[in-house]
Amino acid sequence: MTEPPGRRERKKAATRQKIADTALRLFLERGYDPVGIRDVAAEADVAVTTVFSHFASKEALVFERDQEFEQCLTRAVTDRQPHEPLIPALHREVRALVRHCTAEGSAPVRRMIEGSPALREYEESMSLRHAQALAAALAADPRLSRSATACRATARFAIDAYALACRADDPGATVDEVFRMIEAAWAKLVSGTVSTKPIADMEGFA
Amino acid sequence: MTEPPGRRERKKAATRQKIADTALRLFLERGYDPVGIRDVAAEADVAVTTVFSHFASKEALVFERDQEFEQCLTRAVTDRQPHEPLIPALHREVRALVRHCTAEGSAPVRRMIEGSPALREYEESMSLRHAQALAAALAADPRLSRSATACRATARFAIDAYALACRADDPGATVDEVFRMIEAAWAKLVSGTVSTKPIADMEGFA
DNA sequence: AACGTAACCCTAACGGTTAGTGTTTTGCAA
DNA sequence: TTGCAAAACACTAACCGTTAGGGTTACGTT
Repeated sequence: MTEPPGRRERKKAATRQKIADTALRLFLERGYDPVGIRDVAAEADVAVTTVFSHFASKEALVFERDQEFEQCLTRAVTDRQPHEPLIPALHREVRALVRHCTAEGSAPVRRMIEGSPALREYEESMSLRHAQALAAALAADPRLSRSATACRATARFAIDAYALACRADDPGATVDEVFRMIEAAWAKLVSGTVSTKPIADMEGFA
Repeated sequence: MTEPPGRRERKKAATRQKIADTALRLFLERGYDPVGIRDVAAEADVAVTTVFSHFASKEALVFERDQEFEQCLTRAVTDRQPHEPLIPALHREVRALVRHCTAEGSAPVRRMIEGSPALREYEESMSLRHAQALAAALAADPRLSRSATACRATARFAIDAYALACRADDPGATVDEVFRMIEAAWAKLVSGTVSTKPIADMEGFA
């Protein structure tokens, strides 16, 4: 899966990584705003246009693992055990993602993000995409019979839990507390008032 | 409250309004991206720097009523009847705000927002601020005894309800459905299990 | 070996945003 | 009324992220 399929793609990946590493290093050394794209390109020894062929924007240089994050989240739903209820699986994955984000080495990066309005804004818009992807995964799961609205709301709530926990004093406790709320919200709609599909529901029969 | 307190402030407000009106008109006529700040300034007969002295960014020209929105939200919490429960009051206000946003004349504006990534991103970052203001209002209410985490989560959930409903096919039904979930989530924590700080300590939330 | 193309480079520009500086208008008091 | 400080505004020039245009190199394939 992560094997070298060819020199060209390996070189491309190497260039991308070099740019990302260089950018993060410069950002942490001198701050996000003071470092320009032209600085990053020069230090990584590539052209400015090359930077933008690998990353959609300056902010994207900081959130390099964006897609990975989204995949973790959706896979936690689609790849869970056949009869495992949704919320605990989601809870576990979000807890893991929060731990990863609040780990030892991540502190300076978080501080940098919180210190830059542009980065905070970008992170918010990423959250929206993640919530949409998660909502799609929920809506596509045949084991769940909730309305599209319930899926979208739950997806957003889960992302909220992640965002709140990343900034909280006690990330672990925050995730747990918010997911207790999400559990209640999700359970609320289990037996009716769903004006659409009346299909069976495996929830709680694990 | 909205009376003329002086000529200077009236003129300033007039300039601001003229800029906002001109901008919105041009955006709707020719589209958001094709119209530049220099176009807006020229058409409103002011200097570019004047535009930016009234509005923090090009996107802010579209969301002129930002602060009003936030005040409506927080006031729905702080100014509700002495013994009225929180969630119904919040529910009612969000429903009203959604109606306002999905009203007849607002359709072209919404279409414009959805059509521009920059505007969507900006709207998301506004949501973050609104959620923080609402969370602060919840945490400051002596009638509620929930943890800071519960307040922050509930605030985000309410904003989620608004955002989802604005884009939904049936805005009214969406608000009601999501608030049924929020009610359950809020009730869940009513009688204890608050392992951390009781009420105070909202530092860092302007 | 030869070809198509992906990755890369360079230059120049566009558009949002800001700094610096100067001018007019307004509110307030002497 | 007059004088003055501050606010509001104007103008120029620039900064910086981002993209278009047009070329060059190096890889994969045949």
